[in-house]
Amino acid sequence: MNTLSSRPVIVAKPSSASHCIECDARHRSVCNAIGERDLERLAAVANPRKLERGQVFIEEGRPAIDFFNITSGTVKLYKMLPDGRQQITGFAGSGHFLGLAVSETYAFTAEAIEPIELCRFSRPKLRTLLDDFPALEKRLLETACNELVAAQEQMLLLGRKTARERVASFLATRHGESSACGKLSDRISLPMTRAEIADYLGLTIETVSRTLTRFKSEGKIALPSRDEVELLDPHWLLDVAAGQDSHTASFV
Amino acid sequence: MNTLSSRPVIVAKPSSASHCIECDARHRSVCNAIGERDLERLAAVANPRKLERGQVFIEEGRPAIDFFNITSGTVKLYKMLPDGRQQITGFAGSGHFLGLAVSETYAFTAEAIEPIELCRFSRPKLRTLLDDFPALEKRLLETACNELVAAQEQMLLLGRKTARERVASFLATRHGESSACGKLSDRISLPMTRAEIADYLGLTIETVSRTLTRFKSEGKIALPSRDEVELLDPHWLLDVAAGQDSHTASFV
DNA sequence: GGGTTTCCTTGATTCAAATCAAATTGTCGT
DNA sequence: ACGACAATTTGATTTGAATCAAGGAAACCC
Repeated sequence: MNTLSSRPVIVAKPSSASHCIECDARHRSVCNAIGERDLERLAAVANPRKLERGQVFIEEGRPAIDFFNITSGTVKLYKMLPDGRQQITGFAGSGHFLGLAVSETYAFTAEAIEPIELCRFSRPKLRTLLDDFPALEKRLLETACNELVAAQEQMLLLGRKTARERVASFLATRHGESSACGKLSDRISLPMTRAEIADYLGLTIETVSRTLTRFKSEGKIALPSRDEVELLDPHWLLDVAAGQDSHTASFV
Repeated sequence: MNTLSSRPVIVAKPSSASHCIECDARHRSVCNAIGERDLERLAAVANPRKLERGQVFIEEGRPAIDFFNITSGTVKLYKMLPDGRQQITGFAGSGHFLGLAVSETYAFTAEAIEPIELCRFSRPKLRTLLDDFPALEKRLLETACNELVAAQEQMLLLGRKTARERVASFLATRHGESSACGKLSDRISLPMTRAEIADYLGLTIETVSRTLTRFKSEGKIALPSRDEVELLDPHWLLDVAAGQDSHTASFV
């Protein structure tokens, strides 16, 4: 739980016009609201960095002074209760924009779950950028709406789905997202640990593990390695995720 | 579960410049982004209506063609699973803006839980309005961010809090919101049924009822009527809501 | 104003997932 | 290749909330 201040981060190559042009994340990020001609302006205020697993760059309750755009790797966003109970509210990958807050303080903590790269924007500089590129603000509103829809879906999961349905939903969503990003494979990667999956789904490590094992023994998935899952029956998984299981273990 | 089409709604007084000026909800709604001089323009595209308890005006999965602004009363927003399990993702009161969606279809259902008044905006008309009043778009982004923060808080509740903590959080939040709206009383009103509270907190009716009874027998609240709660110890309630209960029933 | 319906409360019992407790596997540094 | 540690799986037991099952209290409607 080391913050930026407690451990110096490795700063990537100094700000240059090229890093925005070459940025892997640009095509799926809000940055694509800015035309190629103006990328220099974006690059001038973007502050690229690299972080390792475990590094915290947004901390719940701290003053919200910076905004971030993940350009590679995955981070987890979470909230905690004083006794240590944790709820991961989402995972954010390449292209994701973070830190948007009306309030003066961050509402959640953000931590790298694998080595990542990100761009930092200071509040006043982003403000200027938003004023100069109204399209950027529209894109931000769009992404906020999409996140709201995802949050509602997650509330349904946390409030009303069984452990089985939660794990199926998780796999199905991961599958959907990765295939939206081009990969048409039925093999999905899980950069997060079982503990992180559990904290995301409102379950315990044991329940997540048992449920995956169960899916495997039912022949619905394969677990070739710790961080990979192969979906042997994606359609069945979608049904379970939607709460339409032909009852826990059907008698076919 | 009657939709707008299935039962005709009572249309309020015809669109006139005055209804926006006199609107109770204006000071807390996104509409306050529009100056008093331009209210006529707003009134021209706003379509006021009255709805009764139980009427659905946004339905999950249906084409997202309209936007709504609640001007009086309370609505519930929910998602459902095919077998009838329901998760209420939020309650929206006067001033709340609804229906914002990037997608072509609504992601949730909205239903009046008491007689309400609202303003309807068609998608193209709202688009024009947004283009003419950039401040409106900024306000929408702000409210979306606030809702995102609330959604994350609710995920923490649904994923990690006990029944006791959930009910305490619900009462504490209601109290906080009503006092933000002026009322400094420790008496809060609950326009929703126990079933709706349960569907909001991811619990059953029985658990909500038992928990409230328990708080009452512990001397922390009073239940003067079915839809009113008096907080006798607001500070204690906040502690329980935050997960810092001095253990379920302390031995004082 | 009496009967019906709906909502709420209370009690007994069950159950899904949590907790407690090892055993196993995988990873990393040396 | 070898320990040491961390992550995961698996098993036994407990438990908080769900479910099942009545009662009671408002609100609603002829």
